[in-house]
Amino acid sequence: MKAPHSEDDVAHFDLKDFLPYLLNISGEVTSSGFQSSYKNQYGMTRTEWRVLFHLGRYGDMTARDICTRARTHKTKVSRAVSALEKVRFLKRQKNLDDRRFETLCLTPEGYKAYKTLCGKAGQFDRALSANFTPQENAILRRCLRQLAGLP
Amino acid sequence: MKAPHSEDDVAHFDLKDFLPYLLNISGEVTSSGFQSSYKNQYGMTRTEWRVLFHLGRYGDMTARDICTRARTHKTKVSRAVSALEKVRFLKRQKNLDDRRFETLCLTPEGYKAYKTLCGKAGQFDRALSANFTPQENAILRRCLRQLAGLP
DNA sequence: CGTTGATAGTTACATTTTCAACTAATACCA
DNA sequence: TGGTATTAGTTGAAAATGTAACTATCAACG
Repeated sequence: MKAPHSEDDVAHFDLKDFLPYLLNISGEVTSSGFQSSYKNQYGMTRTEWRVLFHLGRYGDMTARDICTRARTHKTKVSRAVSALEKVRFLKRQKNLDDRRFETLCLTPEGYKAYKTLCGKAGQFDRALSANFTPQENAILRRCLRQLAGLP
Repeated sequence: MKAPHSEDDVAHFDLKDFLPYLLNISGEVTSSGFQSSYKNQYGMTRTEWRVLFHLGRYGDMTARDICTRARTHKTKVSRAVSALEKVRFLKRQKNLDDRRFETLCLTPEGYKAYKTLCGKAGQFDRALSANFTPQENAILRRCLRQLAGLP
């Protein structure tokens, strides 16, 4: 017979080793650091940034594709797409075979913004990675991808 | 002379290796998984959960201490404290030497909730950690703490 | 066909978070 | 002492997010 929570858990649990907590804080700290790049210059939100980078890096795709690849809810993506469309960073193109889909493609201005931010992102990531050895960097990223359920 | 963004960045940058992105997604995925524990049973938000766990694990402290330790903005903490006070999970105690401070302490009910959630958190973290070797787990946590700016 | 069910995406509403301005108390320092 | 700057914490309005219900389109199957 086991108690619903053992005293051991209370004695041994430590917040500073709890993965969801650590991931959230480190994610928040690093993302806020990078955020100024796109927020100040383009007034973009984090989700808009994600959509822009998916299209810039991986080419045209539907909103649903972005949802799946970025593990992001469709309402967030839907609003980000509308916002990016309003500032003419992307265009929608209805699929004629199946008109539920619309393919999203960056405009030249959208792609230009992507390129600019790409440089900043690369710089930012190199600075973060400089804290760790190549082996640590590899393990870190592999673990994170697995936790996120990414390929 | 260097261009503001080199073509190399555009060619080589990959979203799925970008740390802020990976941290955010993995943080969101794992936290959403654990969230049901405290949300369903106690109707707590993520920030309220954090405050509860700081007090439960590390003992009485001020809101400012929680802000510093959890790298969380004071307005978030302030509102979480009010909410936890309303359901009588904690009490405030004005410091008489410096009356700007108030020390926060869990009530017996608050501590009971902490103990219950502690068990679930321990279980949840063990399940996540089971995906990795002890060495990977150690490296992962050390890297995350450093990125988060935690001791 | 026509009904049922699934899927892509949007919208309305509630909750949360952010940002800036605010109060109250203390520290600093001439 | 008195004025200015800091610090702890709160609050209101705006922005972002989450949840659920919605439209529109297509698929499957009688």
